[in-house]
Amino acid sequence: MGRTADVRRDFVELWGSLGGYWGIPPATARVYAWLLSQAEPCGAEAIVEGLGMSRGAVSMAARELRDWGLVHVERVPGSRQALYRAETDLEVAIRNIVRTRKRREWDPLLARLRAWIEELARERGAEAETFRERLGAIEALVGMADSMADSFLKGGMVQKLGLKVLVASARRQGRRRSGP
Amino acid sequence: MGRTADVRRDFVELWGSLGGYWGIPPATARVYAWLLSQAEPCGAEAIVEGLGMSRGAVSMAARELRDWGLVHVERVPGSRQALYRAETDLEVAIRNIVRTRKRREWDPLLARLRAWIEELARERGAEAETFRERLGAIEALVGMADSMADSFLKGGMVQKLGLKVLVASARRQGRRRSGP
DNA sequence: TCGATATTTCAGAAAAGCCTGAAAGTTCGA
DNA sequence: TCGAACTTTCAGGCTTTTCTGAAATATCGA
Repeated sequence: MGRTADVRRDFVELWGSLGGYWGIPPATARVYAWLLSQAEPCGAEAIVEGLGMSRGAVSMAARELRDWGLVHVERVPGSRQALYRAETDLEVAIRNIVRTRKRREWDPLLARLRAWIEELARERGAEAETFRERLGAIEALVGMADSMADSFLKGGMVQKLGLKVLVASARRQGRRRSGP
Repeated sequence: MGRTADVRRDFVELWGSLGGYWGIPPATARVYAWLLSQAEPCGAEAIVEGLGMSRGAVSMAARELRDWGLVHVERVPGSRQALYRAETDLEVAIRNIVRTRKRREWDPLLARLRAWIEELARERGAEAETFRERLGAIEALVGMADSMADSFLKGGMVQKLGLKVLVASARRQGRRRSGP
């Protein structure tokens, strides 16, 4: 049991620091890692104690994770308490992350790129021409990423990438290793 | 000419703020955007004036961009000056970004995930079991991303994704739009 | 090797972003 | 509707990250 707690602590810490690479605040990533390590849904109080953070931070982290679709809130009948449960279907989790990032990053970028290209097309001179060509290449790339994301969000990409197969196979492997 | 400068300013600003989503400091992203907007390689002094940042910041941004393989430094014979040129082949740029992120993020994560899974496999109890299964699913996913990245780094992915075709087509489109 | 011209480094300032904690808001049973 | 239990909000403090500017270092021609 001590080892499980050790692994949990290390996992929470690493996951939290990795969040930085993905624009996710440390506390938010830590809460997600913590929930992933729990077999049962947890109340806010358990998270506060387990991670040593404030009540407010837990609430904000939970809200953000809900926005990302990575955590579900369950309300217990006969109580005012909310229980938080991590989304463990990674296919769903990734789909939600892709959707959110697409909306936050690519969609606005794409719109502005197109406007700028139009504007530069009206200019004369080698400088404007070169600049416009480069923006055009970026636009094409982002546009491609955008349609790949669309395709993935529709579920068409999953089979191509073999995601389901791999994840399922990992689950089997894990079960086998653990023994009876 | 005024419009070109306007577009440049807006592009630099947006690119700089978008950098945050990718773990790239604003000043670094701004320098890259600036260089993309210039037809010719630029000296440090031009960047300092164009972006209104300090000499030291330009030097640090240039170093980081070089690490990412996004900027090349050219030394002019008969002078001590360094000229900075943006990598405009997006295939190369993305390859470099993927390689760097893989090394910084996935490789360490994968190693630790495997160690944790081993450790949890020795534990008994439903809690450890569930936790281990979830880590196993994450490991499978990261492992898949890792091998996709490897495949992309070897160049095999480019055709599959049609990247080259799309980028080239965008260039043609851009040229057509601009007229003679 | 020297001096002139550039670049790089880095300690400290500035900015940005995150978390805390208390107050306000919400929900539920009675 | 009321009070208790719980959650959410947000201004302010704090940590982390980023930028500045001057000193140190490097490079080139002579």
